[in-house]
Amino acid sequence: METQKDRPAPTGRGEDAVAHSEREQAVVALWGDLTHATDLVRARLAVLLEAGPGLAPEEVELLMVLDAAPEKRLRMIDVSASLRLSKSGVTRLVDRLQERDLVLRAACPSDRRVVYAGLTEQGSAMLDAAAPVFVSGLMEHLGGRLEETQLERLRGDLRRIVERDGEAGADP
Amino acid sequence: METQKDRPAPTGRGEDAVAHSEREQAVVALWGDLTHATDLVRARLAVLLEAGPGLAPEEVELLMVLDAAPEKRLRMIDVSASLRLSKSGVTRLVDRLQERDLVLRAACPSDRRVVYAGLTEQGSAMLDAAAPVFVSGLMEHLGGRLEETQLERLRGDLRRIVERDGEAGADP
DNA sequence: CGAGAATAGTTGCTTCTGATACTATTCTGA
DNA sequence: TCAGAATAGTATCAGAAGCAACTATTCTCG
Repeated sequence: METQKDRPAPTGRGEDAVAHSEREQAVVALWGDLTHATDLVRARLAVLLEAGPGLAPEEVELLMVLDAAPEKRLRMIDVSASLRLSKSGVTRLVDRLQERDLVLRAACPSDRRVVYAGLTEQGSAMLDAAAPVFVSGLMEHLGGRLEETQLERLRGDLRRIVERDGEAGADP
Repeated sequence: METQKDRPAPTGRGEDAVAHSEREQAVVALWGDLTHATDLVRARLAVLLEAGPGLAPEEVELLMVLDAAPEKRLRMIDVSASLRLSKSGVTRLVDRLQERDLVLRAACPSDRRVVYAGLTEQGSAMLDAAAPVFVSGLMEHLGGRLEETQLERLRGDLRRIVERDGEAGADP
């Protein structure tokens, strides 16, 4: 349980070699909390989704983005952007779900470079089973004790962090 | 450059047809923002640390927790808890840095099951070089535009998420 | 038009991770 | 005391990720 990475005990001497100003210390601590929370929630989701629908979180997220897309399908490259996964990562993620007939690949007539990843009937059914687990897992472990206002505030702060940075290619 | 007749229009991250109540939608969106922010900052840190000190973020974090520890050393199992990495993950992380003489292993006299991971001179020097990069990277990409109060609020909210969940074994 | 840049996807390769199994200690309590 | 549970660490193995290289297509503009 979080041995000590907090509080290097600022007893006068500031030669910590690591955290300098108070603000810097706070930001480092914030980073720790951010990753800790994310890791923890993701781990909880993984367990729930594995036990129930037998899917990994990213797999459910793929089904979710496809389901939300215009014609229940997205170009591979857009999946890549949505899930923030490299192009090759998407190729293999889709491979895996395609083998289970949850997702299909389809050619794009107007641009033959493009491959669509689309939701199958079974994928849709699987999503119906998985989404409640996913959502209730989030309610349980993430949204649980947060007030409505805290929640919105938190979102706002996080979006600010994201938006201040432009873009970056995961796979140039 | 627009011959768009067939541009599926990249979806940001669809959470629709899946999330039910408004609160649930908000929580799912929060999860998206949380992972997005974390992914983005981690990627930025990775680039900076790779370019400069030639270390990965977890490697710097290892050096940091060791530096902050009582005698600049920690039991492997405590490293595991601090970095939230599996036991085997820690074994190999320490292996890697030990090969570069940044970290050493030491036996514990009073409990022969225990192995300490400790900071070497070189590890300490490396940390002196890496910590500023790490910290300024965080200031730049994470703490940048956050007000002091926002920052503390954010930390509080994140800690609340973490603390409401008891324990979990990363490696049973 | 047509050469070269840009875009979309896949594949090969390397690296890192967790789960599991195994060894070696230490602790527990009948 | 001593058998069995618990704890610490490592080794092996399979899974998943990213990068770089490659193919195929489309776009740009000279």
